[in-house]
Amino acid sequence: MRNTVARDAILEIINTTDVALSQSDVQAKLPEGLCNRVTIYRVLDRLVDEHLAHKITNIDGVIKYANCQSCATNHKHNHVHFNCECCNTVTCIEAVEPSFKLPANYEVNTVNFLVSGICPECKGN
Amino acid sequence: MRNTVARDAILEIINTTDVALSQSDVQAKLPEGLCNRVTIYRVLDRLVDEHLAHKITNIDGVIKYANCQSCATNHKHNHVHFNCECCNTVTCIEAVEPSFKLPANYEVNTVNFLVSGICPECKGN
DNA sequence: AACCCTATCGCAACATTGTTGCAAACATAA
DNA sequence: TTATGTTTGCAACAATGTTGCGATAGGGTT
Ligand SMILES: [Mn+2]
Ligand SMILES: [Mn+2]
Ligand SMILES: [Zn+2]
Ligand SMILES: [Zn+2]
Repeated sequence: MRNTVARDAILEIINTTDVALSQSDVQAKLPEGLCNRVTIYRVLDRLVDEHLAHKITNIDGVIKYANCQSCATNHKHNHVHFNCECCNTVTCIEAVEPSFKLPANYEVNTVNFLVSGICPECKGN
Repeated sequence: MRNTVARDAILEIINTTDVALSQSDVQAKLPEGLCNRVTIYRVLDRLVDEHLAHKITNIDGVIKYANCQSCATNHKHNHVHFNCECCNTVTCIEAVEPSFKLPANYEVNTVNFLVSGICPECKGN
């Protein structure tokens, strides 16, 4: 895993943003022309492999990435993600891990729990 | 809401299939050339409006549709959907409604709870 | 500091999914 | 049968994501 200009810049963005970001969100935050569109996709995937970020599939099918808070031990992300239909952001709600019980013999690998609605900030206005 | 050849055929497919279907899944099941690709998208959306189907965003971002079981009263679909990474199907698990509690002031409109892993059939082999 | 190896990148091309505008076709009610 | 508004086909487009391959550059070694 090499430290490249693109990787450093993208990781910095992911770590200093409190909402989940798509490839195009990241591109918009990067200095114009810092790297190619494809590189952003590849770096984001790499960050997931390196356990520095996790993926969220939004309600509209667009994939977003957010930094990992405490994945040193287990790289699980069973918390809720909230999509605000007003400000169009996806937020990790780390505190909320939904409980559910599948019938026998289902092997669970990953969970994508997305709740869509209006966030407190948008509601306040 | 008119009864058209396309609508009838697509509704029949949705109602007689026990897994959720994407536009391309539906197209594969329709007689060749019964209707245009765009029509399938439009009919599926119409079926959702008519409360005859519900949408599921799969882990890969592709939108799938499944028939509604008992939405006469409230058109809620808070149950779990399971994506099998082996047989590549998405199944409604109507019996399982996860419980979760968001912080105050979040207004919830829709829920997309997707669990990905290996289904019992695929595990049995 | 120069060299090497290979991970990473840029580019161009492609695939898939989904959307839109508009004229033609069709379902249904009058 | 005719009128009306819904639905459809088509073509064009948009957005997101992927792939192959030659070029670039990170970082370890000498
Ligand atoms: Mn998260
Ligand atoms: Mn369902
Ligand atoms: Zn908001
Ligand atoms: Zn399976």
